[in-house]
Amino acid sequence: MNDELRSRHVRAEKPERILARYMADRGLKSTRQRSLILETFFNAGGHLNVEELLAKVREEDSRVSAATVYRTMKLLTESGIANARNFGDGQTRFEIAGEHHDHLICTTCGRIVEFEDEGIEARQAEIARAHGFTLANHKMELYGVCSDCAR
Amino acid sequence: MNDELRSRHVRAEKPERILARYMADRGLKSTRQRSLILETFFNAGGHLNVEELLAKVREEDSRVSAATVYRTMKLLTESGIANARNFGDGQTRFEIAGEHHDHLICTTCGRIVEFEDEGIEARQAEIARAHGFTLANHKMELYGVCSDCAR
DNA sequence: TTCCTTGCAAACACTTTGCAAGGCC
DNA sequence: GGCCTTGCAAAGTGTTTGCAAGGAA
Repeated sequence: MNDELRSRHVRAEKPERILARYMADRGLKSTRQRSLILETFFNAGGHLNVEELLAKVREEDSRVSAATVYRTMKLLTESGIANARNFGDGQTRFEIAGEHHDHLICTTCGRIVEFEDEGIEARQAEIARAHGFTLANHKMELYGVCSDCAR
Repeated sequence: MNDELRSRHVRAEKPERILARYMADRGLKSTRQRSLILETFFNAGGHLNVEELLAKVREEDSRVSAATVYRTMKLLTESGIANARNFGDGQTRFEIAGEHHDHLICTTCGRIVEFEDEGIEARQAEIARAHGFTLANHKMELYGVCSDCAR
């Protein structure tokens, strides 16, 4: 038994390999920019919008354009490596697929706390089944005021 | 005991009255357009984006502008009569506040099924409390393929 | 009569796309 | 070398805002 089996969501392959195969399958190419964006995204642990991701990417290579970040994140989303999310602020944020978790968001300071609850996930699956749906994924966000802001 | 107590979420006042008081409190005025938009929104049962709402409003008064619909929905949201939601399609949808429910969305045909689950709601409250949050509201969306599309 | 509201069009913010130059295989 | 990818700038979304004319109180 290897280490990867310990995580709740087993990741069979490294993202670089998933992306490489995805691209190879359709004649797409691996480039410096794409690798840099992928690496930057993972190093940050996801949860970035394009503006933030672009800023970090430009610390390494200041000539990368926003269009390339948009195009690359679209690629990562299509290949199943990232998920696009959007909270209410009009910007798309990306998270690492397979590390899905739900969010508790402070409406005062904007702090985001991540959590997972197996009980809820199980119930979601039941609900979907009861309505004849084959569940693919879900989003859950709880909005409230955190303890710091409540003072 | 009156009829209103039968619904799970008690609505203390009619939306028109809430809006009237909200506007009166800050010197805003009741207009033909605002009343029409409010009425159209409720008749449709919420779940509309601006484009759809505008189309319905224009069936009654073709001279109403999109800007007015945006401004009015902002008013309804601020006054607590409506909630803004956004699913992944880049457009804001509005729902009737107090009729909150969660959604099951077919990723193939776009069908939206509403549901409510007390078990999940209770668990959400516990999770928020465990993290020191005072929960105000939540969003939950389950994405999958409905039985019709699965065929 | 006083402000608030409206419709229009221009402005906006985020994202996508067309194109010519550059780069991977 | 062929074709994909890039950066740039322009075009597209959905939404917001400034302004002069119109309307509620």
